[in-house]
Amino acid sequence: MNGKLVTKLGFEKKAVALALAAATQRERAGLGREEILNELRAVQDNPGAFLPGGVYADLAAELTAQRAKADARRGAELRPTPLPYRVWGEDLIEPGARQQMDVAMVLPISRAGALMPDAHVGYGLPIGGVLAAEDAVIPYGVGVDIGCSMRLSVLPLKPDALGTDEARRLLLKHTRFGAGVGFEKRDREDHEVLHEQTWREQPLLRHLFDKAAEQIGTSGSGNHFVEFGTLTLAQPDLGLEAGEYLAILSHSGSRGFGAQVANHYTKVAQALHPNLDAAARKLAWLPLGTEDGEGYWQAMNLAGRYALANHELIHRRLARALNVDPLTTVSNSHNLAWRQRVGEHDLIVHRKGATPAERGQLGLIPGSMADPGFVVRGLGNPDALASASHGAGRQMGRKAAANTLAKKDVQTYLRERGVTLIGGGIDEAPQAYKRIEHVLARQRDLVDVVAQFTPRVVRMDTGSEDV
DNA sequence: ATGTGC
Repeated sequence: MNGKLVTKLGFEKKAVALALAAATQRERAGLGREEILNELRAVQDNPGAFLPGGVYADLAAELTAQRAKADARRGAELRPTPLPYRVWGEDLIEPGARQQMDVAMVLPISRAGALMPDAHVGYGLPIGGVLAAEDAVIPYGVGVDIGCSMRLSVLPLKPDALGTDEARRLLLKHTRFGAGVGFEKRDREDHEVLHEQTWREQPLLRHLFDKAAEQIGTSGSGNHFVEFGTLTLAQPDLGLEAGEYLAILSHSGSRGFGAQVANHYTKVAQALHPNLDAAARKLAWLPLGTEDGEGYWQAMNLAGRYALANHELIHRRLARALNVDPLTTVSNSHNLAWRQRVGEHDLIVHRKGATPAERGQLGLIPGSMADPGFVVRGLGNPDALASASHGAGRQMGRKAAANTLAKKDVQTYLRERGVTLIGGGIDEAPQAYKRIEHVLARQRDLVDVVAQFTPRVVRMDTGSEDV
C-alpha cells in the first residue's frame, strides 16, 4: 500500500496518514491490496459505522471531523445579495437598521423578512426586525431579553377611582425594578411555570431555576415599566362597553434567566459556525433537529412562558391590592421565535421587537413613558409575516439621549400630560422615541387600533441619569 | 436587557 493509492481514493490531510497506518495493519493481518482498498472505501462511505472501535476507528473519527468542518463552511456561505423584504415607514428608519436587516437576509437559512416602522439598530438583528428561517433558529434573532412582552389588565373601576398618591404607593409596594433585583424571600410568590418539568430537562435550566424563582414577578431595567392609566374605548370591543376604565399596563421580560439562556446559546451557535462572515457572526444559528437547536427552542419557549408569568404576578398583586378582578386582559410577546406557515413552507419566524399580528389577534403597542399606548388587532398581512411594530422605537440611542436632552424638558413633557413618574432615566425620555402617531400611521395595513391607553402613574428603573 | 467581563 502506498500514499498515492490512498490519495487517489480521496483521503486528504491527516486522513492519508491514518488510512496508511490502518492499511499497514491489515497487510500484516494478511489481507491483499484490493481487499484493503475495499475496506477503506467502506470507511469512506460510512465512517460512522467504524467509529466505535477497531483498526479504522481513528480514520473514521478524522473523516467525521473533516466532514463536519466542511458542512459548517458550506452552511456559512452567504448569498451574494439580500433576499427582498418589505419595509414599513422607511422614512422613520435609520440606514444602520436597514443594513442590519440586509445582513440577515443574506444568511443561507433566511427565507423571508420584514422591517417594522419602529425599527432601529440592535445587536444582530435590528429591533423591529422580522426574519423567517428554515429549520434553524438564531438566538440573536430573538435577542437577549427572550420573551419580552406586554400585558394589559382592564379593571372594573373608573379612572378617577385611584388617586395619584395611592397609585404611587401601590407601585412602590408591589413592583420591583433594577438589574439583578428579585423579590425578598417572604414576598416571593409561586407560579405554575416554576413547577414545569422543563426545568429539569437541561443542566442549564436546572442551574438557572433558583434565580428564576427569586426574580419572578419583577420588572428589571431599561425600557421596562409598570403603569396605571386610562383605557379609552371609543366603541364597544374586547367584551367591554365603550368608555373609560382604570387599567394596568406592563412591559417586562425574562430577566436574568432569559439573558443567560440567550448568552449561552449564542456562544454555542457561534462555535458551530466558526467560519461565518464577520458581519453575520452575531446572527449565528442553531439547526433544529440537533441537540443544541432543540435545547435552545425548549429554553426559549420556557423563557417566553416565564416572562408572561412575571406580568401575571405583577398584575395579580396590584389587582389584589385594589380588591378587584380584571374585566379582561390582553398580552403578547414581542421577542420570540414561532413556527409559522409562510406561503407553502413551515418556517421559524423570529420577531425581535415586533408584535405578532395574525388576522384578529390582539396586541399592545406602547408609545413612551408619557405618550399613549394602543390595543391593536392584527390584519395578518403576509408581507409583514403577520407582524407590527412593538412600540414607537428609539430615534436616539441611550448615550445620545443623555447627552442631548435636558431633564427640565422631560419634566415639562411629563407635566403637560399629567404623568407622574417613579424612577425613569433621561435615556428613556419620550423625546428619545419616535412619535407613536407616526409609527401607527405607517402600519395601517398591519393592525387596526382598538383602544387607547393613556399613562398616568408610571414606574421604571432609575436610569443612568434620573429625570 | 443583564449584572459582570475581550
